[in-house]
Amino acid sequence: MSVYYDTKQQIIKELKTALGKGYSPTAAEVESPPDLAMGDFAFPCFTLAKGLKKNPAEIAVELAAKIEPKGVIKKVKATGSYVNFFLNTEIFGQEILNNIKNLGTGYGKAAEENHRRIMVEYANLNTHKEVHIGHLRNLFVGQTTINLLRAVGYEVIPVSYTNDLGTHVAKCVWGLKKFYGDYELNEENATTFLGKVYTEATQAEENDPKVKEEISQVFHELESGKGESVVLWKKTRKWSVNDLKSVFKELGLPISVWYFESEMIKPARKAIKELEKKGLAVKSQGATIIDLSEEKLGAYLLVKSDGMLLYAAKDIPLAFRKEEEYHPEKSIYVVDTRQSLAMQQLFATLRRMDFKKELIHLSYDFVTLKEGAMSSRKGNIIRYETLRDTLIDLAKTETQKRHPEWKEKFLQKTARTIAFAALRFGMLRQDPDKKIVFDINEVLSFDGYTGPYLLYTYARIQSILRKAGGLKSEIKSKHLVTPIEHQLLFKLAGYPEVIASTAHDFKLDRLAEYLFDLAKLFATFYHEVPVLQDENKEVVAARLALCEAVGQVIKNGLWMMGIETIEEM
RNA sequence: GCGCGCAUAGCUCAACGGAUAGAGCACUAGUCUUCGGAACUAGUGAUGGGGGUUCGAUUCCCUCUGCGCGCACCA
Repeated sequence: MSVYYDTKQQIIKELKTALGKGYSPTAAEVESPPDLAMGDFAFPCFTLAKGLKKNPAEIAVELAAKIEPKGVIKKVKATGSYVNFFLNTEIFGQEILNNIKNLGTGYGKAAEENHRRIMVEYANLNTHKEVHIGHLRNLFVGQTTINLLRAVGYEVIPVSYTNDLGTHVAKCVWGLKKFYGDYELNEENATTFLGKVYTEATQAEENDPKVKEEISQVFHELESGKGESVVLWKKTRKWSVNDLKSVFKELGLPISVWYFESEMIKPARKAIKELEKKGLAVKSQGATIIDLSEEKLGAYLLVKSDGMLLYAAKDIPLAFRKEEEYHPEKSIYVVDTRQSLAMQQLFATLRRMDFKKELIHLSYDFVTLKEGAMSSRKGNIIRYETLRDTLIDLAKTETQKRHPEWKEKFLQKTARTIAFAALRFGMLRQDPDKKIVFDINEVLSFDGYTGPYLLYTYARIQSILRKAGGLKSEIKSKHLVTPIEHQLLFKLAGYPEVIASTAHDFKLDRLAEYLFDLAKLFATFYHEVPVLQDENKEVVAARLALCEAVGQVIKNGLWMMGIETIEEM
């Protein structure tokens, strides 16, 4: 599978032999010491000590004495209560560098597909509203999750469920009819305009209770598909969907299937009728609910007392439609944590309807501002396009300082890549379970733990490779003898395991952290060990091979996060 | 009120129950006849309070305090 994995297995095997039948160590027990000077792998003896009622330090000494170093294991040493294993850098390094070179962009991915199909629903945006930075987290988390699942061998079907017919749309259409004439409607900047109308309508509704009824009227018309509101809806919906699609395209989001909320109205009505027949759905205070108090999930509201369907009602037929069309083994919903209760209610309802497939709510916390939560109702959102353009401008200024001779087109392209790297890395470097307090200054900083830093590391590596001229790299790990080279080799070997574990628990920040650590190590190497200056050509060739490998892994890892690398910046 | 989550350095974040609690930003002092300074080296500086479980707790349990989110007609 990988050098890292194989070596770990070998250590487990040696431990087993030394321990006899009494104890069988697991892969999780073989850990990394805090400092590589202590060893490359460590086995703690505490659990063992408990069973044997002996001092763990004594056990460590005895165990270390029993294991003969051979092959990739160079030395075994007891330190405190740990048995530490030192690897033969030459053998280990040779294997890892060959591995990376042979696999290239495939390094870190599973060798073959496991033929298991997963559906990932994400990018569930609203039409008639603007894309803001909060949505970006959903898009990036979803995209990275899809890439990771594919990397470990799943067949992934990415789907976007677009909300093109909810209360927000009714509000917008009401506002259009009330405040604007046909002549004012324009496809140009449609989303910005529609977003503005939505905010105006919301404010009107708050000031006048009569407006609420009128909006409800519009919603009725839209749901039934008849009346003049429908014409207006169809027209603006098309503009809005086009705008969404162009944003998704710009971000390179993988989406194989599009579902729309408007398609789910009829099936939802049908499903509710059946639920009522079975006694699962009941009337309560004029609304239709599913009583989930047995599961301690309260009341799941499907239909409002004015007869209009709620978002939740349409999720039910959607689940069945996905099953019918794609029969995935499991379904992942990438949805904001604030909807946790609603997701649990949906899952509980589906289970009551004998829906058997595994359902997972991949939740992430939301993006907020220092002043408080963003909301398009309040109109205090930071739009995606605004942030993007600010970032590109900054990246352009910075790049121009360094390369005044570059042509405009190339400059622009480079600046875009840097800007998107900053944006994506900024959103993905944090544990998805934690709220992001968005700070524009932090995102605009290209120093330290950022996307541009990683791009910079990559560009530097490419620069060295270019300067090497005719000198070709050659994998000869016997020339990679300094401690920092050893650390780099070991770090490179750990990459496949990072991919595998991240694809398993979706703690996406671990991938970002790994890449940054790798880049930091490379920076140390860069300053301590001159690559091209060494007199021995073989040493230079070996170091070039190490540079290539680091570049490859950075490229592969960033690709997972949707970040492109560049040769110069 | 009930439920879920969070609390680590001045700020933003790390740490499968394990060895000396790590980074980035900011600040201070350095590195430079530079394989690209969007860099590197070093310094200052932290686990909200109180109990408990454990050989060992930032991590698990209880409790207090503070904050966020959700809890019937928004999504």
